[in-house]
Amino acid sequence: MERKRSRKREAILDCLRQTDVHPSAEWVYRRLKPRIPDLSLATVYRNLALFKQEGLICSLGVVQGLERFDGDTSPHVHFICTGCGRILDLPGLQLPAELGSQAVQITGGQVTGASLRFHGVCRHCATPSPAEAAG
Amino acid sequence: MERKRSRKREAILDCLRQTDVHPSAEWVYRRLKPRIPDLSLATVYRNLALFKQEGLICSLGVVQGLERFDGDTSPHVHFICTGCGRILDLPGLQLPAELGSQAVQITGGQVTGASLRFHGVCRHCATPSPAEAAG
DNA sequence: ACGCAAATGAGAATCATTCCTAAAAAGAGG
DNA sequence: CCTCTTTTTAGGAATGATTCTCATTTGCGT
Repeated sequence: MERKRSRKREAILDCLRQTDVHPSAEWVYRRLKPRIPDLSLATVYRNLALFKQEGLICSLGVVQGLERFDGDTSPHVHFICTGCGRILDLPGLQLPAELGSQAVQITGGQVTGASLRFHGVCRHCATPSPAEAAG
Repeated sequence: MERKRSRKREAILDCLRQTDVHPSAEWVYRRLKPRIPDLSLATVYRNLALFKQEGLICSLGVVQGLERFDGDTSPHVHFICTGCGRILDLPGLQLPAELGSQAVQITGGQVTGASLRFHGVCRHCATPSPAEAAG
């Protein structure tokens, strides 16, 4: 059961690590397709699932119907725009460690991670575009 | 565009408010079906979407392929078991208010809500069942 | 009771994701 | 470079949760 390093597999991981848009599988596929014409969407899905399982990336859950991924596995807070679905990093914000230990006590099980996210309308969606303002 | 109060619609909302399992649409359907034999799954989906939009309930996102809902809209923290998909409330835990105001500053947009969730393995899944232990 | 707007049932349609399988590529060894 | 074995992939079919459609029913003001 050794892992092989295929060109496509590495391209998918690199793609995720080189962007900050927290993309969906489809986004990764569309970005790589021009450079790798015989790439299959199934391969993207397959490898994203694999990376997630290995902890190389993490899933941010389903936003507007599409599962979104993050190549940055360090703990950080996200902001999710309910208008356009953009996901922004909120670096610098830190979750108090005591919350985690309290969670452990309450559940009596094992806590493996936490996720804090804010929802709202991003700058881009809050500002009406010229076209909309004119309409 | 008036809202009417149908028996089924109210049953769906009551169902959500009377349970703490943070159910999926299917779960609500199966629970109500015996009492309301001509209930349609589409009606459950339709009304859940409506309640969510009106702020009467909130969505906890997709867990193991199913969207999960919460009839308790007061802000509270959740624990999600990666084993069985159970969602538990962690009452008492409070998110520092300063985090929210920091988020507003960073994004420059409007923040309408926050969600904090812990992931892990619940007591039930952490303890092997007799059957599994014997196998 | 009457009439209209809103709500529903049942099944079809949608669409992201997963599965299947024959073919291609990667690595080990000579 | 060639062969052998194992892993990976393409691509299209299958899956399954959710949404849509539209004919029918229900709720409610008059």
